[in-house]
Amino acid sequence: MPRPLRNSYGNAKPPYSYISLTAMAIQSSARKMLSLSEIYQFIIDHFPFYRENQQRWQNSLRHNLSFNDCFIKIPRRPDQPGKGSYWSLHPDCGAMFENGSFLRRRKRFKSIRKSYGAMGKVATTQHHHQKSAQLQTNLKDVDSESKNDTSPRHPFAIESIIGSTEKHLASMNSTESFSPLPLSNINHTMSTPCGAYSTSLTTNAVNTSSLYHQTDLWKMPANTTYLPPNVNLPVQNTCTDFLRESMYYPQVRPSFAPLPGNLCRNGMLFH
DNA sequence: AGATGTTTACAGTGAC
DNA sequence: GTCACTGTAAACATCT
Repeated sequence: MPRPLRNSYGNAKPPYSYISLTAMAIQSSARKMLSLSEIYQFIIDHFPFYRENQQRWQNSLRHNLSFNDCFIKIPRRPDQPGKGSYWSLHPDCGAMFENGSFLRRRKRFKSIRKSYGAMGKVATTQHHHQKSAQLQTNLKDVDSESKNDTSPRHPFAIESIIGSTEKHLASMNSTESFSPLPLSNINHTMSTPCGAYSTSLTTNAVNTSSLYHQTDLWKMPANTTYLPPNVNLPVQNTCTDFLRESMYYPQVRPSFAPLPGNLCRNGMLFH
């Protein structure tokens, strides 16, 4: 039986960014993906601060979901009616945070495919300038990090976040008290939250089709070959009893359709 | 209509 | 001072 998340913030604003809060919510779910309203509910349930001014922070949260590549959108299946899509975490977004602290990210996560796609666009806004600069950094980082990256790739478990933050705040001599859950390090293999996305990342097709966005998969050539959907990526992860039972593979079964035979109205694939 | 998602803009903050 | 990240607001489009 999962233990409820404990926190000691009361009505004070938690020291977590919306990205961290959203990642916590997603990671705490059994299928590693949540609808927008479920993300809202998780935050409200666990952090009383966010029971106020909901319109304000929910707008910010939606902005973060759309703007940050670490979040990926998964369309609903036709037999799962409801508003909006599901949101999950990009499989490669684990190394975003500095020294495991979730108070501030080390750098903005940028998906490789989107990055390549963005190269052809003219940067006109401040964000675009930032993205272009980040792109150059990321493109340089891709190779070195893939060769020499020993950091956990999925650090978004709640207790991982809170535990890391506890260390961070302790180092800052914070007077805020934490009640972190006990940590236990477990090495295991974890598949990615979004099979469709991760699988596409692991196919040779991506190497030659890096410009394709998730929602553009239907544009891939009909002879594109895909690896089986349950491609497991070896990662180290830290989890507790709270998440252990849900730490493994999501029940999302991706389906790939080289031809647009099962497109949603918005051009996304059913899974 | 209301919820959801995208985009632009800008100010604040911390690290370097 | 610059850069990167974050939070907020707002306009707009799309979907249920």
